[in-house]
Amino acid sequence: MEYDIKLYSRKSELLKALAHPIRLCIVRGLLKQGSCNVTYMEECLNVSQSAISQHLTKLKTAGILRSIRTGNTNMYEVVDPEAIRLIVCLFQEEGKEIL
Amino acid sequence: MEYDIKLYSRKSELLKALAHPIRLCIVRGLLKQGSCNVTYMEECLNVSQSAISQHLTKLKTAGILRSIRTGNTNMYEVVDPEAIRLIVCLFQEEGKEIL
DNA sequence: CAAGAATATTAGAAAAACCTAATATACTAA
DNA sequence: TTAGTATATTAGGTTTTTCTAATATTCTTG
Repeated sequence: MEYDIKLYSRKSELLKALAHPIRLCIVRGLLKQGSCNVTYMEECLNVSQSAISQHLTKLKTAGILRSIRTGNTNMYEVVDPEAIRLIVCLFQEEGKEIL
Repeated sequence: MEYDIKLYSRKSELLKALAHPIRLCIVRGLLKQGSCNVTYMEECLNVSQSAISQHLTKLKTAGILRSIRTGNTNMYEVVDPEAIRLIVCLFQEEGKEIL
């Protein structure tokens, strides 16, 4: 049982960034619909604006999302292929379609 | 973006249980070698006995591991197929072997 | 039985995560 | 310029996580 601290820390950071129901829903939702702005998520998930924004910041800091500003609104999208793979894996149930 | 709280909470519980470098190492190590006792992990990972035991308890509570007592020692093994799938996915790098 | 080995449990401190409330920033439009 | 809209940031309280130190439990063996 080899303990490569760097490797396991890196991987667990990714898991930790995703390990929250709201963040999970955001990332999966973004994967399904490509991109999305903050207000939409806020209404959809029924979570306060500040909370959503903080979750988005956390996902962005982890390198999972990036944001593109167009005028007044900020669109987010998933950019980390490892996170995508993980989400797909996490939600693929035997015998059901992916995503 | 549909927020099925139960679904996302359940999935994020799984992620959270795995989202720690030591726990990740334990689970992956167990997958590689089938099963293992506590003292071995302790020496291998250079973590205190109590800490290891508490991580194991957390993994067991999450349904990821189970333990089998033989005499004085407790062998642990991975039993949750979803966790296995996830770990395999997390550590498969393009062009490298699985696990 | 007494001692030792393997493991679990508990208590408590320190750190991290998470939420709300308030405020700040940046852009748009009247 | 003034409001309004969309989003980010900050502060602070609460809860959760994680670790250490101490103790408890179970089994084995002399």
